[in-house]
This record gives sequence, structure tokens and C-alpha cells, in this order.
Amino acid sequence: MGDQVRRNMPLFPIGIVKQLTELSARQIRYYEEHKLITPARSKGNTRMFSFNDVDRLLEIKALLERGVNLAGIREVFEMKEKGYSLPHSARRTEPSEGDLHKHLKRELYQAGRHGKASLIQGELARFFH
DNA sequence: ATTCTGACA
DNA sequence: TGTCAGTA
Repeated sequence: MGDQVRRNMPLFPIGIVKQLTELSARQIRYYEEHKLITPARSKGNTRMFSFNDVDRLLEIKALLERGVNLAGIREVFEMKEKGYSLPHSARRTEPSEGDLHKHLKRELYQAGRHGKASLIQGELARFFH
């Protein structure tokens, strides 16, 4: 049994995840609604989270504290997937923090250009300029 | 006891 | 986001 499969094995219910992440059940379910996480379901329809799901929630929490909204977090994840699920030939290295930061800055610029809401919340957007 | 979905004095 | 309701 590889580590990957182990990390993706649905192991704990939301109650445990709450303690592991310091997030409320409300928040965890909310993030699922917005497709930031897709925990497995038990026979009784209970959400079952894997270690990866927990790590993912911790990343969400960290980005949220930096002022990145759900749409922005979704893009950060999408970007990570691209650099991870690319064909071996074109597969590059894991996107660095700098790459993610640059990506967010670019989004901020384009959002402004279109007069749309930024992916970064209020004053915190300052820290990304 | 725990989780789930839906809803909002 | 919190929280209460009515279930499973």
C-alpha cells in the first residue's frame, strides 16, 4: 500500500476534522459546497475525510487568513493540479509559493481592469501589491 | 451521541 | 458564519 493511497483513504468524520483544523463544521461543509474539497461519503451519507482532505482544509484556512476568497483559493488549487496532473513529458516542478503569489497578483490586475471584485478581500489586497 | 440538509428572530 | 430544526 503506497503512501498516496494511504493519504487519500477516507478515515475520519467531520467531528475529528473540526479539532484537527480549528474550523467549524459549518465552514467545512460550506467549503465543500463551493467545491474546494470533496470528502468521501460513508454508507450513511456521513462525510469521511482523508489526510489529504485535512491538509487541503488547512491550506484553505491559511489562504483565507491571507485574505484570499474562495474563488481565489479555487484558482490556486487549479493551478497546483495543472502542474501536478500534466503528462510526464510536459510535467514541470511543483509551483512555488512565488508562482502562486504572482498568479494572484495577475488576477488582481485583471479583476481591476474589468471592474470586478478582487479575489483578495479588502485592505488585505494591499499585501499582494 | 453525531452528522446531515435546509433555513434565517 | 452561527445556530436551530427534524432526521437518519
